[in-house]
Amino acid sequence: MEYPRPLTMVDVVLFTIADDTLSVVLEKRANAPFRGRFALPGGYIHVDEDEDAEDSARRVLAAKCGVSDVYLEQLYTFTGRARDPRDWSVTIAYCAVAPAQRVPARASTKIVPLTEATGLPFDHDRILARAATRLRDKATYSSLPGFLLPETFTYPQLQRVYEVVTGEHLDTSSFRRKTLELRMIEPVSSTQERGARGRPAQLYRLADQTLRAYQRKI
Amino acid sequence: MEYPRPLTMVDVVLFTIADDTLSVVLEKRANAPFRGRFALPGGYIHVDEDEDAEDSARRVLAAKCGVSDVYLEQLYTFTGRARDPRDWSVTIAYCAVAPAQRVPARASTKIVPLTEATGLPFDHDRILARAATRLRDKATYSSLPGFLLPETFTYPQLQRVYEVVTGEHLDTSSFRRKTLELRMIEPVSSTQERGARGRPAQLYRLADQTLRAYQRKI
DNA sequence: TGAATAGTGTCTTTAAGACACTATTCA
DNA sequence: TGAATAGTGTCTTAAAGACACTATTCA
Repeated sequence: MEYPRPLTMVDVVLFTIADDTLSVVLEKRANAPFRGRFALPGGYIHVDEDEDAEDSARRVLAAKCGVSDVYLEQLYTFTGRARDPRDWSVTIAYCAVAPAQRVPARASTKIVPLTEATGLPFDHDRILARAATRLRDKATYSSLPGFLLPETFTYPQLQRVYEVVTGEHLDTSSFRRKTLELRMIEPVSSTQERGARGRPAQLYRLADQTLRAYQRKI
Repeated sequence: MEYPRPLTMVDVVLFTIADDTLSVVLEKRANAPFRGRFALPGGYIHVDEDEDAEDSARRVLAAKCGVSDVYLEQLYTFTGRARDPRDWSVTIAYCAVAPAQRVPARASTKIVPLTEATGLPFDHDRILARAATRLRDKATYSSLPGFLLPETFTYPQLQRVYEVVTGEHLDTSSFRRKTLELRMIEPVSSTQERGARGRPAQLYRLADQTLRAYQRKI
């Protein structure tokens, strides 16, 4: 026996760092409901062209934000009768992370500081809050914030990104010790940054395109 | 513009401990596909009666396993064209944890050791694997395994549950120190277990019906 | 040389692990 | 009293934090 099927969508929380501030990409809605309002980029699952929902999320990210090949992980699935005025709905939310350079400027999108992304339509405030918690949480035990940086970066840049995401000051020495222990980054051979004031820094890249995380024991 | 909607379901991985072994509840499928085979308990979302998908999961758990008021958390959403022969499908998987006493014996269900729950239909092996990873992971930094025990329990029982879930031997002294630090349990006033050999143990209960977890810092 | 930023060494503090010890019950 | 199980104290080891120090560049 079959049942009426709920609306099924994906929504993406795309984080980036703009002006040293943790920010999120919003999209101006082209359709009802909430036409003209800014919301999380999202869209229907296209069963004819998407192999799975992660495919849908990547398609949405490419179509609506011009962003591809970024770190993407499933966040949570938000469901219920009340969250969308059209119908009982399911949205599979994804969390994406990209360096600002990879997010093109577009008329239909804007990059806003996380703290200013409130009052969004649907339950997007809740989705965003959960995504922010996930990101901050993973910043304390994984390499996730590293995906906010371009291909190569310096240690001070990496540390700064962790500080921006967690909102806390980190000690240089301890930070290096722990990232070394995780082996999350590797030096890019014999390349240094030049031209700035002070001693030029060694460049690094992420050791892995997947996440590195600590294990904790009870 | 609307798109054809995928099939939308929930599946539940219900963990329990039977004979000192981490086990999972399977249900004999009453309908096609895979009629007669054992699989994870699951079912369609009923948009007319369920407020949200967690509601659906609790309804499924009550209807198919006779289990209610248990710890339940969303695990992951499995999607795609290939995972169900009927259609492009979405299943929101939940992870549930209950003491064996609360899982009634039924003709249509069976409790099997986790290690023997393989070769399940659909992608249920994958779902189960992810659930097991989640449970074992949370056993290292949260009170989750505590929900495998009845209302009140002793310290040795609690430690045993953690050992069964993680598969590792734990030191009594360290275990007590850490659970104290988390403040996850509290003594039940002036009640002791009696009758067994040896010194009777103090009874405890979980301090909280929600999860308690450590924070680690990078 | 000194301002600026990068990077290291080391002492202190805190948490984890190991393990021997004491405590309370029953037969 | 001794077997059995519950529960504690304490020494050792490892990880985290704090912070002063050295290093390399440019003007």
